[in-house]
Amino acid sequence: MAKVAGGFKAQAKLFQALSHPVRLRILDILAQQEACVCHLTAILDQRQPYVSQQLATLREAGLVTDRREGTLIYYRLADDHLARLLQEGKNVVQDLATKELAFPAVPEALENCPCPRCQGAG
Amino acid sequence: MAKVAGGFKAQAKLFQALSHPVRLRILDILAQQEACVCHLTAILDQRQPYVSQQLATLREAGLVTDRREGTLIYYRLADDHLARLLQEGKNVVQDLATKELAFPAVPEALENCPCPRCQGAG
DNA sequence: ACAATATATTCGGCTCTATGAATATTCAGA
DNA sequence: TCTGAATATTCATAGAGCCGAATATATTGT
Repeated sequence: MAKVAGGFKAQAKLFQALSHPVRLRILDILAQQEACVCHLTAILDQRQPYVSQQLATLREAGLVTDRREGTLIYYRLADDHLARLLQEGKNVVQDLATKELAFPAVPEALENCPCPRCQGAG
Repeated sequence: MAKVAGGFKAQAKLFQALSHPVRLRILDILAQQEACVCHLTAILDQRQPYVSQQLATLREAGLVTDRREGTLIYYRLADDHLARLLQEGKNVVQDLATKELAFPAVPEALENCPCPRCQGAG
């Protein structure tokens, strides 16, 4: 008794991986552009190991994939539906909120990020 | 340092409320039809206090609203976007899974549910 | 007022998650 | 091979969530 169908368990794990503000911010950035760890670290203004921890969680959940280029590692969303899911999440949250909520835009280039995109070496 | 915008925190709380298989099953049922606690208890084959606990979590997250009719209490989804969010969740999960996942249909009437819909008293 | 039914809440232990700190790995260049 | 830079992992602890058990509340009928 009290069995729960596999689909709901998988869905629960998905939402579990999404139930963290920093991870959501990371996915929000990746929904707009592929980004390396140093880039994410700079945008989020967090310690690098902390960002890597959150990326590991997302990777293990299958939500992001990574690609190495020299010493940099670029992350991107693993699934096309994911961006739509995140957008619907924003919609629901805005519906339920009484006041307008902030979802800051992704900055173009960052001084404190060493990747070529930010340092204009490409 | 390390500030996180309010929108992402709210979104994280939303996904947190969704990160549980039983709660997802409840919402899946409510996405198709309003249902009383006894009905949900019968479908889920769980103890009633347990179901009420999960409903309380959903209520506090603002995802469901309730309506009393005599001694029965009917629950429904609080937001229209929510059903779409759940559907996108299913899509993502199916994408990521290697095998087909099960999302059981909602039964019509239940013998072991005392509500008028199941006992045909309406 | 009492009993019965439907639903909600509280409490406690156990497990899981979050995150700071420290350390390890991988790669490029000299 | 050594060094430095970028990234990943491990560990420990505090805090949050899960859920069984017991109990409380609300409504209806007698």
